[in-house]
Amino acid sequence: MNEIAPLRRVTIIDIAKAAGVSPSTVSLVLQKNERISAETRNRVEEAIRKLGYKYNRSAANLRRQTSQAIGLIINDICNPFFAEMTAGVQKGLEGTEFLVFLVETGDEIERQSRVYQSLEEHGIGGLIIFPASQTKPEFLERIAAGGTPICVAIRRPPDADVDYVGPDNRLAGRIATRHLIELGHRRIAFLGGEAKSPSRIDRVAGYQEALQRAGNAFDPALCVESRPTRANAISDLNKVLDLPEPPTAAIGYNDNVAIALMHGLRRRGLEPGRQFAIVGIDGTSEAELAYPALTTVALHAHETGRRAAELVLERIKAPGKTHENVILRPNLIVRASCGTR
Amino acid sequence: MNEIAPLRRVTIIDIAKAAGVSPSTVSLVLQKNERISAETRNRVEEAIRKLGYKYNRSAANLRRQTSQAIGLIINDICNPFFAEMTAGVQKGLEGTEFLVFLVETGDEIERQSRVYQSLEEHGIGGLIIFPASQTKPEFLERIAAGGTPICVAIRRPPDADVDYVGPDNRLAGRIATRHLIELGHRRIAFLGGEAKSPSRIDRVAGYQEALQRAGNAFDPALCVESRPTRANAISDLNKVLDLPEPPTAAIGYNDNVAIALMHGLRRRGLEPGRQFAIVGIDGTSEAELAYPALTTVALHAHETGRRAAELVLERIKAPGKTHENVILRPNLIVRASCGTR
DNA sequence: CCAGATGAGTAGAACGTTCTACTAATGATG
DNA sequence: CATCATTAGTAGAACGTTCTACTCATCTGG
Repeated sequence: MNEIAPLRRVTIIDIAKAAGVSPSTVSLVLQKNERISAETRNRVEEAIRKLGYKYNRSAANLRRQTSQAIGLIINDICNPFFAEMTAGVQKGLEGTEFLVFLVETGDEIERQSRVYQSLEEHGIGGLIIFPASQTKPEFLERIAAGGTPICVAIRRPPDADVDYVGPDNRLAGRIATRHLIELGHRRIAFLGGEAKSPSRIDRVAGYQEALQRAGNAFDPALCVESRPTRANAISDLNKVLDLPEPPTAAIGYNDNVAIALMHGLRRRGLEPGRQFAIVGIDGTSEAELAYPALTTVALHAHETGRRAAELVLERIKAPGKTHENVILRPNLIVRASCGTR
Repeated sequence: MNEIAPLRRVTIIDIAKAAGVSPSTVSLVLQKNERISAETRNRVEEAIRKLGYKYNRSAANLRRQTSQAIGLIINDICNPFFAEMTAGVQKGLEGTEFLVFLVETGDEIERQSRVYQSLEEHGIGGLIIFPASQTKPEFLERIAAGGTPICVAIRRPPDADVDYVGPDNRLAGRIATRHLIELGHRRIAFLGGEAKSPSRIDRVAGYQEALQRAGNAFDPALCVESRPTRANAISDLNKVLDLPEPPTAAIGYNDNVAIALMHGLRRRGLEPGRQFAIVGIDGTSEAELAYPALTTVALHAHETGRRAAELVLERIKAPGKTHENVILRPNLIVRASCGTR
């Protein structure tokens, strides 16, 4: 109640004095070392409570040459996929003493090195990174070589030897396509995403694969690339709808694109889910709010974050262990955007 | 290229040796102190580059009794409003050496004290907090009294004397209501949000105010409260639609509720934007993706974060300055959910 | 009764900075 | 030429922990 704010921070030494022991003993108590008798432990804990002691983790970190902070580098927190992944990271860290330093790159590589530098200065015990677009594998490997436990997420560096967790994009493409084929569609477009983006390459590969398996020819005219913005999605859609033989269904590169496609359809007087089928890829909760509710392939953003956190934690414990490669299996969430049958 | 990873971290002392100066001098160079001659400065900077020195901010923080980390306590990062606010905080911190420790409370008060404790242990130079539901003003005041620069966001503590930035909820309610009145609606519902939530109280007050100014009677039956979930929104809607004299328009407590209301309308065979008008409150980007695109009152989440960061930064510089109270003026974004006229 | 093992705790040097109070050298002033 | 400023840099004690290598007791077995 009426505690007086101490002028000087209360330290382990104050506790030691109050409890009549040495600072070393207090430290051992804090670490729950069992070498200390129950009696002394109680005395120390009593003093801790009484003096309102607060553990100074940065002093400990300095001494131990570690840090109980995890750096989390992502593209953009406003993107629901990354927001969910971030929540997953927090979940994976729950119950530990780790806290996350969140930084955004805006997918700019120079900004990425700046923020990484800043993380290093602040001191991090581990790093989870969604690498910005043109990130060189060496950048990631140098971090790992420098001794920082690192886990790369979502964007697989071509062959950097680091822990990784991400989705099976090819399978995601296949699942989306197969679903549409099973619904009876023959002309299926794949819209949005940049041609050079590895995840798009994989998704498109899966799309082609599913087409092929169904004995369905791949038509390059139905596969159009663009930066995944709303406006681009709509113009991509118009492109394929103006074809002599237009598609009856489309896969959006991601949920955002897919939702924009539904808007674009309506502008052309086509009702999504009735006259045209749309499926997205991502599976963030925004897909559920769309109208019609978006059928999508879930990439498990939350789980990705959770696993990434676990991998980093494991590597902090055992820096020498062999690198893990966690590929999350996507799965289809059927809602209303391909019709209800 | 072929740098050898140093076994021991390279410190200010190594630099001092390499440059033939004292550690103090190196420190002064790092701080850009002008007492050091250009010549020595160059020698030191040369050595820094050569040895690949990395500044250890936690050692500095320990010595200086500060921290260059800002704690950011929010409810849930997956909520687009908080995601945008978080991005705003990052924006406000840009160009400084501060990094943000992001933590979520899930709106649980015990979790809030746990994470705050953890932030304290890790060491923070300032705190931005969206207080969990039942937070007592004393909790916030105690933090401020403890010397931590704090800025409260969105949820105004009844009368805690701390920096604050948040929206004018009453005005938001008034704006939404006035818009509907101007469109000719007379029976307007206010749906969702918990009765005891201060922001709902204010929004409803604004709603009543606008009604009154228009000479329009307030009908308690049209104002229904519930936890702002999708399912609740829909059942709230059904409640008012089943009234003998049903409304022709509704204000959702927030965008999420409003979007759910549109789904609910369609289940009743009513087309939002044509047979019934909906307006939301929040103005996050998800409102734009909804169909029909949601007319909403923007509460400026990004700006809130940015201003909060600025306030904290200012208070770090001048701990004694008088507390600021920044109230952001909401504004209407007209889209399609109230019809296009 | 002694050697050694075990138990409970401590001294004190780190960790990498910063910062106050110094010093030594040079320059200006009367 | 003594005195005082100014300039450019330094010594060394902090900051709050941790952890290795001790020190005493007390216990155990032969």
